[in-house]
Order: sequence, then structure tokens, then C-alpha cells
Amino acid sequence: MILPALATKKRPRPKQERAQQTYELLLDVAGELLAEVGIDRISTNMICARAGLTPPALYRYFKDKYDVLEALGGRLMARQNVALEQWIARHADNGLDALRDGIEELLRDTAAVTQSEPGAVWILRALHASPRLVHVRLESHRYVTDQLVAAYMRYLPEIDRDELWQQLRLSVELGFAADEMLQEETRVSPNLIFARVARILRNDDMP
Amino acid sequence: MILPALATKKRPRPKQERAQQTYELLLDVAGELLAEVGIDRISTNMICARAGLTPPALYRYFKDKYDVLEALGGRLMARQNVALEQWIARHADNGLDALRDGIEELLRDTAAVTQSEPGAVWILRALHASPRLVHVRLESHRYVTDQLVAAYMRYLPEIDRDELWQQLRLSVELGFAADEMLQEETRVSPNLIFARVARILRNDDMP
DNA sequence: TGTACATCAGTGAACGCGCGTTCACTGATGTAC
DNA sequence: TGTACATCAGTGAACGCGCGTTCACTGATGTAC
Repeated sequence: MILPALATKKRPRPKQERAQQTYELLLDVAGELLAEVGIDRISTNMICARAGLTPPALYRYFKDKYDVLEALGGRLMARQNVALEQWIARHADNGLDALRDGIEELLRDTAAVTQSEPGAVWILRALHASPRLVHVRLESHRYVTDQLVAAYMRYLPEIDRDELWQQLRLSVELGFAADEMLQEETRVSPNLIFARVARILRNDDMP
Repeated sequence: MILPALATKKRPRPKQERAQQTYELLLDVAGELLAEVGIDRISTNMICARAGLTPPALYRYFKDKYDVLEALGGRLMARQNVALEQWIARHADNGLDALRDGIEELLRDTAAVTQSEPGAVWILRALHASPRLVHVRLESHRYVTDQLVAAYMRYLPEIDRDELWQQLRLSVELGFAADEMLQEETRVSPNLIFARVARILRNDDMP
């Protein structure tokens, strides 16, 4: 549910209830501010002020500024992955066609998570742009690919695993690109995007 | 060749030869530094130092820091658009199938531009992440879409223009997503990406 | 159940630093006659 | 072709500001007996 690499924190995870809430609060606020002022102007001082805390409180939970953003990105992708795992649980036992027919649903579920998190689009974009953060996205997309490969392999035992992995890795990338596009390009209808991308990602021609 | 909206500068375009070179130099250096230190640590002072200039020289050509990045992004996308226009010139007169068969070539040509510009991937990513810069990417992708729509419409006179525009707009987004993926995901073969994405973007099922 | 002590959560106040930007200026290039 | 003047290109030096971060501390919560 949470990627091992992302859950590993330098700082010890907070023990008390209050601390856990503070930790989440800081991430919530960071997300909001990312949406409001953007990656260029967000600052640790700003996050603390908005959260009603003083800077040293933040540094109790995070090593530095990027550790905050890393955790924020990790939390978002972990939540997207919950949606993925639930989707797999629903469809994995019902054959290849069930998986293929369910792709649009997966896209919509993922988009719903993105939409519900405050500042999610900007988090995803920041994960793309900052050298210190790119690994979060990369690892998460690989993880998603691994899950999908496992689901598909049940019904395609003969298939070359590496070939399938590459195919699905590309599909994952395109799926997330479409997800981001939803929020950016107002001139294209979301329904068209969902339908068309789902069609594309069926991989009907897959060997 | 250069997008009108991007070419419009607050500051007058440099008149003298020397000035034109300085302008380009600043953009080159900005690209290099974006690749070396990333969007988070690049600064106007740093750009000037590397270019062997003092800060006021930079401010002769650019309104502020983001104006530099905006111009850099604009220049990159203008160069990608040159590749597009050359591709259209080569194929537009030869029918719908020529266009469709040429898509992989277009993807490869665009990728070649991205690869040849120093720091191009990081420029593209920065254009995604910074609120002040997102419009550059958006406008360029819409421009590319417009060009493709014009090329396709010649052979599909009956088609709903808006429908086609949305289809192609999505294709453009996915194409660029694939371009960025090339540089990020080393576990997927470029040839697979080019071939598969070209196949996807043929839109053979297009009405 | 109460108290003493240990640990955890958060504060107040400040730090040095490098950022983006500007002012008043000099040197280089172009132009008119 | 030479010179006087106008304009353009770039400099030297500094500015205020807010950034990320830390130190020494206090208040809150949990634990043992």
C-alpha cells in the first residue's frame, strides 16, 4: 500500500496521536500552498505559518524542504496505488477481458484521487521537475507496472515477461499523462480522453 | 516558425549583432544550468556568472528570472515546431496514409531536437511545473495540434473539425509524454516506445 | 489513584546566506555630414 | 575619410529581503510503581 522506499524516513515516524496529526497537517498545507503559490514560491516558513506552527516543528518531522515534498508526493502516489490495488482486487480473477474492459474505470478512479487531493496536479508536476523528487514518480510508476504485469501474467503465461513489462510501463506513463492533461487542457472533453486512452491501453494487439 | 505569442517580448529585441549573441548565450547557459543544478537552484546570478556577464546585462534582455525561462522554453518549442513544419512539408501532399506512416518519423525527429538541446528535458519539465511557465507548453501544443488538424483536414473534409482537434490534441500530449519518458525510463527500449506510440497515434479507427 | 520522572511535541528568536534586482556609470558601436 | 554625437551594450557595487535552518528552551503526554 505504501511503497517501501517511500515509507523509509530519516526521521522517526511520529509516535503520539498529536504528532501524527501534525505530520499530516503539514503535508495537507504543503499541498494547498503548492496549488496556491506554486513550487517556485512555496517555502518552509510559509508552510509553518499556514499550519499555525513554528519552523522547528516542521524540522522535527522532515529533514529539509525536499523531504516535505517527497513525503507529499509519496502520500499522493500511495493513495493512487490504493485505488489501483482495489481495482485489481475487483477484476484480477475474472479473466483478461475483465482487465481490459476495466481500464477506463481504472483511469477514472485514478483521476478521482488526483482531483480529491488538494494541489495534486501541482504535486505531480513538481515531482517531474525537481531533480531531488523525480525518483518518487519513477518508482511509483514502476511499482504500478509491476502490479499490472502480475495481473496480466495470470492469463498470458506464455508471454515474454520483459516485453510485457515494457508495454505496460509505457501504458502507465501515457495513462498518467492523460490524467494530468485533464486538468490542463480545457478544450478537450474528459470523456473523450477517458474513452480514447482506455481504448489505446487495451493493448488488443498484444502478442 | 516562432509562435507569435512567444516572440512578443517586453524588452525590445536586441539590435546589434553582439547583443543577439549575448541573448542566445544567456539562453544556452540557462539550459546547461537547468540540466546541471535543476530548476530549484538555478539563479540569475548563476546564469550571469557562467556566461561571463554581470547581472544588469541579463536584465537588459529579460524582464525577470521567469522571462529567461519562458524565452528558453519558447526557443526549444519553436525548434521542435520547425521539425514539425518540415515534416508536414514532406508529407502533407501525399495523402492520408503518408501522414499516418510518417508518424514514427515525426516522433523521432522531435526526439532528436530534444536530445540535441542542452538541458531540453529539464526545460520541458520546468514548463510543466512552474505556474508562470505552463502557458508556453500549452500554447505550443495547441499550435502543433492546429498544424496537424490542417494537414489531416485536406483528406478528411467531411470530418467534424472540433472532434478531430480534440483527438489530435490528445495525440500531441501523448507524443510529448513519450518523448519525455525516453529520457527518464531506462528500462524501456526507445525503439519500442517509438514503434508503439506511432502505432497508437495512427488513429486508424478515426471516423 | 497519585505522584515522579522520562520522553515527546512544539516554541521564541535569531543566524548567515544567496537570492533577485537596481543605480549610476563606462566603453563600444553606429550614424550624419 | 574624419570627426562629433547619439545610441546601444555591458560594468561595479551594492540593496533589502526572505529563504532554509538551528539553538536552547518550555509545555504536553506517557509510564512505572
